Amino acid sequence: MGRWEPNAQGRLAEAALELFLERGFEQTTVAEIAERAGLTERTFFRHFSDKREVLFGRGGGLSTLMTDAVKDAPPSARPMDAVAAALEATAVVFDEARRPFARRRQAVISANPELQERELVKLSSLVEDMKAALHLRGVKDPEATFAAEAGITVFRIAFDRWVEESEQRDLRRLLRISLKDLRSVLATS
Amino acid sequence: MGRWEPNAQGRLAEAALELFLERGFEQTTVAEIAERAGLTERTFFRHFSDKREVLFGRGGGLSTLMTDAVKDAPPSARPMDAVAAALEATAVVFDEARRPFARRRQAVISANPELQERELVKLSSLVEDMKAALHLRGVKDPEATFAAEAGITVFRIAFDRWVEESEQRDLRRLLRISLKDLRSVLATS
DNA sequence: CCAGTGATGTCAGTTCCTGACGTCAGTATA
DNA sequence: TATACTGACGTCAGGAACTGACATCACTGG
Repeated sequence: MGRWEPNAQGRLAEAALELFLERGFEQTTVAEIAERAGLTERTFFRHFSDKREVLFGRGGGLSTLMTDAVKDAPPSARPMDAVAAALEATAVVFDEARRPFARRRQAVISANPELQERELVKLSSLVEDMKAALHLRGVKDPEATFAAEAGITVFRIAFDRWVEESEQRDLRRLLRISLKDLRSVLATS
Repeated sequence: MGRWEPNAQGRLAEAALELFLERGFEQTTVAEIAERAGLTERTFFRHFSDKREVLFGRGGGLSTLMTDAVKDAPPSARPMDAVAAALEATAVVFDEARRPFARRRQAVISANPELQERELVKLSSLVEDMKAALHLRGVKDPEATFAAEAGITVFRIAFDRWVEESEQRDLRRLLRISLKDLRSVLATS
């Protein structure tokens, strides 16, 4: 047995989510989160750069998933095809089992503007990563920029629907529908 | 002559922009901004909800401009045509004379993640307003959502280019090019 | 002339976040 | 085995962003 209980970061994240659901984000102090996790406030800030970040720490994997899919798309694929592949790749992670957790998390975020702010930043950095992946395929700007932007827009809207829908609905399905909707709105008659 | 110097809010905004350019956003305290404007820290927070907001206070007009244009678009206009009209409407405000100010402001924002965060929020609320304006035209979701999202994406990218371009280039022109580019990326072969 | 209003000032307090430093089990190395 | 090193955590002090409560006092309407 080590000197401390294992998985400090996970305990902090779990304690935070619980408290945010119980009394709200602003009504929860970092000291309280740390206390519930059996740690101190200072240690919290060693694991998370700020109070909001405790809800977003796991977000890094999504970027890898998407950029890998872009990289692995066949050379013949046009930019938006590669982006579509990236979207499909995310659907693997967000399966039905994941939904309850996603729902709890989104409930906290939608209840607080500061957290929505941080979510926008995360999505924006997904755009940057996707753009970079497209550049590696030889796609130039502004094509890469718009393809990446369009892709993340589709992801965001499909994901929102996936989280809130009461009926069970595959994320992959929602992604395809959303991409089709976006294309349709932008189609020149 | 009034009891106080007039235009406290404007003095605070100007003092803030100056100081942010001189030493950076983080290296500037609210107390320093207030002092340069001849006021106190407490008064700063009466005019701006937080330190970042001092750079974004003037953003409200843009929303009105866009939503009015959506409202006034001919009934025959399809959703994306109404959005295009909204984009054109913004170009009136950002003329060549406005560019130096916009450039100073963007310089401060691009140098600081916290400020970029706030800018994303402002753009996101523009999306919401545009979406609402489209709903008033009878456009349903998800069409309204995607049209609004696409419109703000185009605005953001065209605006960025307008700010950074060295050559003089009309914002209206850049908006049209960007919309065309987005359409082209999303076109089904 | 006088009560009311509103923009500002003053003061005290909470919370977020940071830097400096101490502690101590586990681990590597001589 | 002795000794130094490392890494995760704790302790303490403090800066800066905000907030609530209350005071001030030129101006304004009656």
